[in-house]
Amino acid sequence: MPSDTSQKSFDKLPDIRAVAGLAKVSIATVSRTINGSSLVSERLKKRVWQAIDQLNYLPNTSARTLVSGRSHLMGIVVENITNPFFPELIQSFEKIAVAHGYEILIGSTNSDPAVLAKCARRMVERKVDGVAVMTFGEEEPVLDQIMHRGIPIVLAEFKLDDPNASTILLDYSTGIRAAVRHLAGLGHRNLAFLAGPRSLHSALTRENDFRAALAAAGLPLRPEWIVVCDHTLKGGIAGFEQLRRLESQPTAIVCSNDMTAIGVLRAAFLAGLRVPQELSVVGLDDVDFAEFTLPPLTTIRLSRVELARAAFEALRAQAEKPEGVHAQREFLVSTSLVVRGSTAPPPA
Amino acid sequence: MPSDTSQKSFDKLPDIRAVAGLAKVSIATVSRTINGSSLVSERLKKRVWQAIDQLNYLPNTSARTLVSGRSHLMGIVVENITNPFFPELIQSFEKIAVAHGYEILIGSTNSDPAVLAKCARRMVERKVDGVAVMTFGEEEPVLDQIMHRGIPIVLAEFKLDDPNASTILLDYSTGIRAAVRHLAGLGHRNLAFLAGPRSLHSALTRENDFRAALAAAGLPLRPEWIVVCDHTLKGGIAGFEQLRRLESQPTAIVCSNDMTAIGVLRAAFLAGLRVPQELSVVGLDDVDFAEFTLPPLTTIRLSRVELARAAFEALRAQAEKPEGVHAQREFLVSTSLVVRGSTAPPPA
DNA sequence: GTGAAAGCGCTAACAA
DNA sequence: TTGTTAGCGCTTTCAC
Repeated sequence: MPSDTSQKSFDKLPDIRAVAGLAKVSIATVSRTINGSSLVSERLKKRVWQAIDQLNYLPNTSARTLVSGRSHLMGIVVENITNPFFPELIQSFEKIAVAHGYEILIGSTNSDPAVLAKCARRMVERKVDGVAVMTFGEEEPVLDQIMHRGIPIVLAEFKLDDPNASTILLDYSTGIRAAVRHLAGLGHRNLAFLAGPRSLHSALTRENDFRAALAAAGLPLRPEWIVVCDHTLKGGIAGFEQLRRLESQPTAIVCSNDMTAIGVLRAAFLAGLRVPQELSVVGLDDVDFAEFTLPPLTTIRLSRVELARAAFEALRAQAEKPEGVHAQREFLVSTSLVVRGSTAPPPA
Repeated sequence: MPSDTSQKSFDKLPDIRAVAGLAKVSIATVSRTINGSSLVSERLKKRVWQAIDQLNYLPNTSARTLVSGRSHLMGIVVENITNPFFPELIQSFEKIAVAHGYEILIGSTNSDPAVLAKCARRMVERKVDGVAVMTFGEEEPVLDQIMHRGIPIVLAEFKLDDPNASTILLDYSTGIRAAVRHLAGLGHRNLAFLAGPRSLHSALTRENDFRAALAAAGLPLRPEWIVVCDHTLKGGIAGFEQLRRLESQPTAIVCSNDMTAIGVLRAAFLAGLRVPQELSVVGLDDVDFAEFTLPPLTTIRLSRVELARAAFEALRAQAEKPEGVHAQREFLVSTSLVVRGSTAPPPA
């Protein structure tokens, strides 16, 4: 028997040529078939798929990317892995990407510009079809590196004046107002706010939205009840303690994120203050384990799924748009209140 | 001015040829310089780097992969994203990979063989340099697809008889014995165990190790105190309730994983049973938020960092070993007890 | 509809 | 040490 058409040749993985040979067509036809081109007759299509199955052929992505310029890879850059919000965001992004035939490349910056630069570099080298920059206000000129190469980009809470940059706006206001209304409805009139770092754009927005919500609800604002924390558990504990040293005490605390709220839960527990009977606590994010705290955390949900979806869609719209079209867009992701067990009427 | 050597040509991204041209060397010299080959004189090296900087050149990974066969991509396949253990494992794996100049490709199977098959396919198409299969006992023949193509593979708790498959053994026993000893030292004699699904290899091992630890500590084993759950929060709640219906009650519950333990914490709270004063609870995994529960969970730590490191090292050892060397190995990842607030002496 | 052939950007074998 | 050159496996004109 001649040594050519055996389906399990041991010295080489099957390539497009092997498939073409077995199916007795040209490699162009194989390529067309794989890529769903309509200009292949049913007869040949069938032969080709048969050969592909028989040889257990898988196309080589590198070769495809090299010639087509499209990698079917989407990058996502986040900041602080310590905050569970980000892993959750990545998971969502990955799931959506895979469902659309893409893979993802992850970059974590740890707020270090040098690391961000390396991330950007890796993304460009791998020829990603788009990059979602989810660092919430720590964007750097490094991003030029990406945009100058014509790679679509999507930012959270940050507008870039570039034809292939899109933006996702986050509507914290809706959720924060709902929280304040919820608390007011419960009978609270004395609300404190544990803010995030002032350097973070999103933190500042949340704080301002809280002030506005307070005003809208006709509730008084005590300057000393706004405490700047750092979005960490420890920060929440520190913020709580700072609040406790004050003469007059709030009956409810709204936090700029869930980690802070969890810190408050912890500190209140240690201080012998019962939540929600003696103190109501509200978080923001609704990280997965917000429902696992004791009591389960009432919080303002910022859906990772929605955010990830918006980011991916923005990128895909740009990546798959015909040449020259400016698909730049703005997306809006909203927030909503999730009432659980950490809020209740204030003590009589 | 002639239109050639400007550093910002607008119609095309710089390629290796452009660099060679600017540096007045051959493309081979550029390639050698980038790849750190020692056979380039300092003089030329310098010129090349200068040109690279000037042009802002970044090598094209697809081309590199295509010709070298190495992608510098590592795959990691996990199962249930619902369990926080896995995102955490992925994070660790990613961090280690990036530190070594690799990127990662994520696959989540949701215990669906068809999805696993798709994952395997994607990994092969992208020409990953190795795959870590962290599904803990749900391995499938699909993996042959990967191994037959000569791609290194590493499994958790599962030995594969293949020259490029490595295994990571998990020593649950050490941690579980420590937990039982800890409880016994506190004065507990009546320990229950909320097991994981019997179909899961790791769950079975944990259960058996618990039985052995009990025997080693000279503690009695009541068959009805071993309750099969499913490694979820809800499962933990159900398991706790099943236990409560028994006539005689344990004073401590060891759980097959943290999610189960958190379910117990929740159920105990709702039942008005105080932890740890009236009931001690121990988890297993030490997921990140185990320290955020109230009370903070005493648990047996299975380090994601260590596991990820072992997996990555196994893969890298195989991928970078010279041709023909069998680098197949076994790694051992141990467990240890982390004492927090959910354990205390039993009620008098 | 189908096939032949020209590269995509790079590495590595071989020459010099 | 440095340069020349032949592909890596595929997509995509361009003919037929």
